[in-house]
Amino acid sequence: MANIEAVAKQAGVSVASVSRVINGTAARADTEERVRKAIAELDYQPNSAARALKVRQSEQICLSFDDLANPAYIAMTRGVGRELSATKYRLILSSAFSSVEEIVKHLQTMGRGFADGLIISPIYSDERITKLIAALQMPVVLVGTLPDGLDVDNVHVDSSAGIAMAIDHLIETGRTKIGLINGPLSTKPGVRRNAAFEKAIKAAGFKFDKASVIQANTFSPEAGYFAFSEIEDFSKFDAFVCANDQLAAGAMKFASENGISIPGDIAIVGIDNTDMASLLHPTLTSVDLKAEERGEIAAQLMLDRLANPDRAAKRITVEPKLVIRESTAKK
Amino acid sequence: MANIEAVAKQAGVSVASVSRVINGTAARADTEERVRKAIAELDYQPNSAARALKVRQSEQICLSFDDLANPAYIAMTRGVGRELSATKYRLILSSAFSSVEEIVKHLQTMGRGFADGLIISPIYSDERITKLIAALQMPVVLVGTLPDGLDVDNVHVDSSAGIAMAIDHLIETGRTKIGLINGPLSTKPGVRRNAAFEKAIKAAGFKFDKASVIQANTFSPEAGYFAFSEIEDFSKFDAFVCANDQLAAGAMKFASENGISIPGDIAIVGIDNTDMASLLHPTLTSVDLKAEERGEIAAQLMLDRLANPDRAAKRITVEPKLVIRESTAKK
DNA sequence: AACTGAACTGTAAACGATTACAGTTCAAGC
DNA sequence: GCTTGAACTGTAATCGTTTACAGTTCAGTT
Repeated sequence: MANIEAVAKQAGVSVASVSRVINGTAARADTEERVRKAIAELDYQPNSAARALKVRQSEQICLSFDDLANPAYIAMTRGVGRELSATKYRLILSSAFSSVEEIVKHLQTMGRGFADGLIISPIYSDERITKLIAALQMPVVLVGTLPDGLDVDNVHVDSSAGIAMAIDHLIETGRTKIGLINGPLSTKPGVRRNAAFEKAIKAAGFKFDKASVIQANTFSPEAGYFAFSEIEDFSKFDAFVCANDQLAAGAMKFASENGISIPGDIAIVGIDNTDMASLLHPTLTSVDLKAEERGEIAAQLMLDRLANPDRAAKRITVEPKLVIRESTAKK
Repeated sequence: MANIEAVAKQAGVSVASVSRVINGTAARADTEERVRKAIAELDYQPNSAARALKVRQSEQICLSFDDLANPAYIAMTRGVGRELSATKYRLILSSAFSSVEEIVKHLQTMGRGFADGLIISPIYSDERITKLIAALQMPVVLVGTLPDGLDVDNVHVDSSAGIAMAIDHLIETGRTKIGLINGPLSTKPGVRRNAAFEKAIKAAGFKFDKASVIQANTFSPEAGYFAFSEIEDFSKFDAFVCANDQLAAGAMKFASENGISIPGDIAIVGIDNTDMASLLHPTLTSVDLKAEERGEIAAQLMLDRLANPDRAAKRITVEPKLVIRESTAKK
């Protein structure tokens, strides 16, 4: 592999001139031409590591989240990827963290300088994670709820408002016995959805009954199916909000297999408005939490921050949107 | 940020000793202890770029494909990610290539040495891409059909066999008028599926009619929906193979909206066996092309090749599997 | 105690770029 | 032609590691 010295020799100039041509600093026309010719002849590509070492920039941005099986994170990745693709930055993906320890280990390696910035969407809430993020000597954009005491750029969606929209919509369409199929309480979204549900139910003038919340142990369709299968008496409910579309899809599958009509007997609202929502039968009403948009915004914040390291941290809130489909039609 | 020299000073040893402790070369117990203590005290993390420059390894593997919206590639990414997560290698994701030019540009940057290997699954078939891959001075694993003249590690699924399985199954269940909803012919999978379909139809003793193939212009649900909406006379068909589950889902949606019974009037087979297949209504029979497994194998091949650079290129073929569900039940 | 070889350690030269600084070239104005 | 300052160029130091090589330490033999 040719290095800058070989190019310099080939072009009959110094390495400094080659570097300057590459980096767009002023050079005489004939110098530039000779350098470009030499680069082409030798098929030269500047070495990333050497450049990174010298200028202390890797031109890489790391995106970290916990679950590559969750369509919402995929959508986020798409948003980040699209935004980054027009820039010099490469995208490093870190995911499939199965435990807090793994995340901690990953965060500790950030000090090696292989990334210029970190976009992270932590699903687990843990003091150690917060501390490590706070100590990081690099730009961080956090997607999700900002933990107390962390002052980094943040993109956040008001999922409580989303759940409230869902519940208001259910009530408007005549539902009165609304349940929640929630994801695991060991996760931040799980905890938040519980709280938001209770609040929204009360705000609508209903009384909140703990028994109306069913905990699934993952955010998967299987968990949704299982959650529905555990319900003994469906007459206690006429609607469910599900913590994501996957859970909703699983629940709907159980319903269709067991003669429970949707929306006839039970209305269903999903969350995330994934591609699947409009393909299910009946099509699924879902709260769009704008994962892809949040990914785009996160990447923009990161690029902005890299260009402007001293600005104050920004918090951007994205508004959820209820997309009404067949699964919540009036009885 | 502390560097190795600071650690050496703190520990009262030379930088060489620090390096040796980090890299596990022999050191006296007390030396090792002092170095570890100093590392902990200074919160030292070795600089990736400096190491990469010296040892000529980035500890990064690049995964490239064209469409982050396609669940099959997501599954592949999951497979690669899982396999890599236990190693020292980081995963770089390059995707959302909208044109051959973009891929070419991307491949040209590979010479910079930011990745130790490339796992690539090109959807477009183009001479330039093949040439650039062949010229690459690094391990390459190609996922998909290996172009002529390229001698790199390869993971490949016999999708023709998959389509044949689908057609045999349809015939066994009494279908005789089978169509294909294909993806764009500008892509490799599109071309291959056409050929495989024609071959399988003939092999089954039917005569092949060009009119039975409908070209969609993307692999999306919308395209599947549109393809079905363009069919003038559904009585000409009693079954469709769709080039992926997304197309199938879109087609089924059109069917359900227009009183076409599946599987009553038309049987449907998807391809890829994505998560969605078991959630649709009716559940979708689909040919599992084992995208996640192919990703895993690709990563294994890469790791193996990095450990053993001189071995001959391997070709691994994965067998597709037909997963039968409701959408192809007998009339 | 001296010898020996193994085991460890330190010095210094790389790796391939960028860039401060000093030196050179060049065009314009007299 | 000389001066001048701007524009360009080259030399060499530097980024933070790894590692060859030479030097040192040390335990075990004699």
